[in-house]
Amino acid sequence: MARVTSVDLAQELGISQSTVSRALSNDVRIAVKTREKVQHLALKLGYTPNAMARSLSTQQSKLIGIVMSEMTSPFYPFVLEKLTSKLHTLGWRVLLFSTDAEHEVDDLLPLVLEYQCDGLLIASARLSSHMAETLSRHGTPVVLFNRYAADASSSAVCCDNRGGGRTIADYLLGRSHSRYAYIAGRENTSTNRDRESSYTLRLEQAGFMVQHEAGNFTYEAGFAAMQRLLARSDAPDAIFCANDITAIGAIDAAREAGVQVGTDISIVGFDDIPMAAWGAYNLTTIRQPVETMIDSSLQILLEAIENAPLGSNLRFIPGVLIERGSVKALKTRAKKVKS
Amino acid sequence: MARVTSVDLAQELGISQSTVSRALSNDVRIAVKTREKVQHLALKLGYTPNAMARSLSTQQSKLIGIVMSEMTSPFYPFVLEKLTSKLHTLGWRVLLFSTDAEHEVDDLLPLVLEYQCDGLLIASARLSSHMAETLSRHGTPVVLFNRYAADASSSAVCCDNRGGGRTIADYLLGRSHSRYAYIAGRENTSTNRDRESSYTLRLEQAGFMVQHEAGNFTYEAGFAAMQRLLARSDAPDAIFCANDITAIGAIDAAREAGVQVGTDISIVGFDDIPMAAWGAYNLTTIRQPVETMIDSSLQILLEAIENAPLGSNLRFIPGVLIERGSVKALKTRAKKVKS
DNA sequence: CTGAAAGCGCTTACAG
DNA sequence: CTGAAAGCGCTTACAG
Repeated sequence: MARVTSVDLAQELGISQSTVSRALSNDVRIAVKTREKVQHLALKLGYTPNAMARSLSTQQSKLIGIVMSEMTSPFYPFVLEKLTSKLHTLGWRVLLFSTDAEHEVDDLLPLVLEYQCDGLLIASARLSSHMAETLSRHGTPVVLFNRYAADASSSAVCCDNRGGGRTIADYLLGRSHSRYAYIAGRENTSTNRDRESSYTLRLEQAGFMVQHEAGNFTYEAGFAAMQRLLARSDAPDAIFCANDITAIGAIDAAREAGVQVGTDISIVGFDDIPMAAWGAYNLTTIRQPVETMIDSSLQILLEAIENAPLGSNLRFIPGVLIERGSVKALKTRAKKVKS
Repeated sequence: MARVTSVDLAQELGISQSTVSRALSNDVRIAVKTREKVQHLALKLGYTPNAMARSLSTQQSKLIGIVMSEMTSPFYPFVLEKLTSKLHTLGWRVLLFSTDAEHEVDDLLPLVLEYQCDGLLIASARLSSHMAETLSRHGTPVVLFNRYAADASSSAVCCDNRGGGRTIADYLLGRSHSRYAYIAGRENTSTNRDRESSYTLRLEQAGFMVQHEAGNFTYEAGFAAMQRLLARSDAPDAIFCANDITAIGAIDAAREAGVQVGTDISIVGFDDIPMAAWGAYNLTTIRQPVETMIDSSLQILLEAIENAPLGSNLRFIPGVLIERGSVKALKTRAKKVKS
C-alpha cells in the first residue's frame, strides 16, 4: 500500500539512494551490474518515481497547461486529442483547463502557475495583457492557438483567416452572385474579425456591398441568422458563414424555408469539420490546416521552453478551399472577375 | 524572474517561514494582523504557492487523471468539458491522457502514477484487470465512465444501455415494422453489447429475427452498413444504430439511395448528440443522462478518495427516449404489442 | 563508479 | 500565537 520509494530500493540493495537514482535515470556513469540490479528490483517491486519530487528538485514539471474553451464545438476536440497525444510521445503531460469562451483566462492562470507548468497553450480563449505579463515574469512561455493578442505580445499560430476570407470572396465572385452576406461568429474574436474584414473588403473592391448578420459560431445562431436573411426583401444569394457549424445551421434554415442550397443560394463555411462532408450538407468550406497548426504551436512552445524567452512569434498558416456542393455551379457565361 | 517563495516572504517580513505558511493556509490559529501582513505582501509580490512542494509534503496532489479516447466523437467532448469544470470548482486539477479506443490504457498508467493522481477517471477505454490491481495496490481509486469491467472489480457508471435497447425495441414494435436490424458499434465494448443484446432479445421474444451489421461507432461505418442492408432482398424497415453518429451515416446512405427515412424506413440512434436534433436528421434516439452520469462518477470517485477504498460501485442510469422524425408514425390500426 | 549531503518549497507535529 | 526542525522523494554537485 505504501508506495515504494528510491530509499526502499536502496535499503533492500544495501546501496545509497543516490546510486539508485542514477541507475534509474539511466544516463550517468554507473556500473552496468549496479544498474541492472536496481532496475530489476524496481520492476519487481513496482517502483514508480514520484514526479512531484522530481519536479521540485529539477525545477521543471514536464507539464504543459492547455486552456481550452468551446471544447464542445467539433473543431477543438480534434485539436485537443492531437495535442495531448503528441505531447505524450514527446514526454510531456498535459494539465487541462477549460473555460467558457466569453471570459478571459485570468482566473485560471494562478492555478496553472501553482502547478509549475513549463509552458502554456491557450486555444480559443483570450489572454489579458496583464496576464501575459505575469506569465513572462514567471518565465512561462505561452502560445495562443487560433487567435492572437491585439498587441502581438504573445506567440500565436492561426489559420490565415484573412487569406481564407479573400479566397472565398473570389470564389463566390467567380460564380456571379448578386447579393452577398456574412453570418458572423463572436464579434470579439480575431478569427471572426479577420474572416469578415477580408471577405468584405474584397467584395467591396469588386463593387458589392455585404450584409452582416450577427452570430456566435453555433448551429442555432446560424439557423436564426439565415431566417433573418431570408426574410429580407433583398435576401442574399451568397453567404459566407464564420464557421462550419454556423453554415450548417444556415443550410437547415434555408432548406426549411424551401430554398435549394447550391442552386438558389450559395453557402460557404470555414473549418472543414467532419460534418461538412456529411451527405446532408456537402458544404464547401476552407479547410483549416490543423495538423500543421498543431505542429507549429508545439514547435514554438517547446522551443521557447528550451531556449528561454525569445520574443513573440506569429504564424499564419494558409487553409485550403474544399469545393463541395453548397455553392452554385460555375456558369459558362459567368461575368468576368478580376482578382 | 525567480519565483517568489514562502521563504522570501518570511525574510521580507522578518518572521518564520512556518508562520507564513500558516498565514497563507488560512485556517490555523494565527494573529489576524500577521495573517493580513503576510497576505498583503504575498499579493504585492505575486506569490504563487508551489503545488509540487505542497503535494510532496501533504501526500496528495489534488490531481485527477482523466483517460479518454474517441475525444473526437461528439459525445465525449461534452463530458470532458463538464468533468473538468466541475472538478475545477471543487478544487481539483485534471491531468489529461488520451489513448486510442482500441487499446487498453495499460501503458498510460505508469504516467498517471508518477504524477500521484489522487484518483482516476477512465472514459471509453479499457482497463486490464492487472492494471486495476496495480491501482488498488497504490490506493488510487478509479471509476470507469460509460463502460464497466467484465469482472466488476472497478467502480463504473454507465447509461442503462440494456434498458435503452429494450425501450427502442418496444417503441419500434409499437409501430409495426416487419424486418428489424441492428448496426453495431465496436464489438468489444460493453456499451455495444448491452444495447444490442437487450434489443435483440426483446424482438426475438416478440417473434422477430434481427439482422446484424458490423460497425464501429462512426459515420462512415453507419453509412456503409446501411448500404449493405439496403442491398439485401429482405432489407429491414426498422434499424437501431449503436449510436447517433452511426445512425446519421445510415440516414445519409438511405437518402442517397432514395429511401425516405421516417416513412419508408425507421432509424433510431443512441446518445442524443447535438447533431441528432439538426434539421437534416431529426433523429429519434435515446438521450444519455450525461449530467447525472458525470455527477455520479464524480461523487463515487471523490468519495473513494476521501474514505479510502470501499469496494466497487456500479451505477446504471436510465436514458430517455427522444421522439423525433426518423421513425414511421404510429398507425392507428397498429398491431397490439405486449411489453 | 559510489556515497554523503544539500536543496527544491512546502506542511505540520512539537515546544514554548 | 510563533519558531525551529523534520520530512515529503527526488536530483545533483562535491568528494573520494
